[in-house]
Amino acid sequence: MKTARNTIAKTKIQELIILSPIALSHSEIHKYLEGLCDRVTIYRVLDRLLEEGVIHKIVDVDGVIKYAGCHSCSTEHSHNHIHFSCQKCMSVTCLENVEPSFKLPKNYKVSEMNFTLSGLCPQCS
Amino acid sequence: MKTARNTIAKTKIQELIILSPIALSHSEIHKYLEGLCDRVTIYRVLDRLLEEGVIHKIVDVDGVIKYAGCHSCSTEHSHNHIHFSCQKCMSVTCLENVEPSFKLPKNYKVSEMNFTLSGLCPQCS
DNA sequence: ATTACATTTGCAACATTGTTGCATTAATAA
DNA sequence: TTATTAATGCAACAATGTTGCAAATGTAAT
Repeated sequence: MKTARNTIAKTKIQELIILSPIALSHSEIHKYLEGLCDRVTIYRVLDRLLEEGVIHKIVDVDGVIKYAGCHSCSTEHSHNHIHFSCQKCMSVTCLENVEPSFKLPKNYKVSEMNFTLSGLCPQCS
Repeated sequence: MKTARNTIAKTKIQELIILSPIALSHSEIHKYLEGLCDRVTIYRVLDRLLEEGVIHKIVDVDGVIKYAGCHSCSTEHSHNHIHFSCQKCMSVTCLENVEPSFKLPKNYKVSEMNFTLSGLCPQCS
C-alpha cells in the first residue's frame, strides 16, 4: 500500500495555505516559498493536498485557480459557500457562512459548485 | 472617432457563439474555424465582442474561459444567472432563468458574479 | 542504526494558453 | 476610386501546466 510522506515542501505549502486569510494561486505560493522547492513540486503537492481534503480549489472570476484551507470542512467536506474576489487587492476570501439558494430545472445532477462574486472587499471599499 | 468594421473572422466567430447552445472556449472556436483566421485574431475578436456586449465570458469549474451569446441581455446586460458545466460532455450552458439568492456580509460591494455548477446535464444523466 | 523500498523531488523537455509589436491587408467613408 | 485606419497575420515571447526519469529522501522493518 502507498503511504503518504511528510516532506518539507508539503509541510510548508500546507502551512502557507492554511494560515493565509485569502486563497493563494500557484504563482503566489511559488513566490512565498522563495525557491524552497521546484515549481513542479508545488503542482504535485497541491494535487496531493486536494486529494487528502486538506485544501480546496477555487476558480476566481478571471479563471485563475487558487487554493484555500478547509476550515469549516472538518466534519463534512462541503464547499457550497460563496467566494469573494476583490478587484482591487486581488484577494480571494471564503464567505463560509453564506449559502446561496436557487431553483434548478429538472434532470440536472449537481456534484460541485463554484460561486464567486467580485467587487470590493471591506478593506478596499 | 474609431469605427468598428465587420470582417469575415468577426462575423463567423460571432455567429458560431450566438448559434451555439453551449458556451465555447477559445480552442474550441479555433477548431471550428479550421484555419479561417489566426489564433491571435480570435483572441482579439473575442475581446471586441465582449466590449460590444454581444457575448459574455464564463469561467467554468476548471478555470477554462468560455464565451456565450447574450440572449436575454438585449434590454439589460445582466449575467447574474447560473451556468451549468457538464462533467461528461464538457458543455457549459446558461440557465438564464435561475437567479440565485444569498445574504452577504456588510461592506462587500459586488460588481460581478460567476455562479457555476457542475455535474451531469439532462442529456448525460 | 542500518537497510530496504516506495514516495517524493528536481530537472529537462514539452504542451497549452495568452500577449505584444509591427508590417501588411482590407473595410469603410469620402 | 482613393484615403484612412481598423483588423489581420506572423513571429516572438511570457505564463501556466504536464510528463518521464533518474536521484534523493521519508518511513517502516530489521
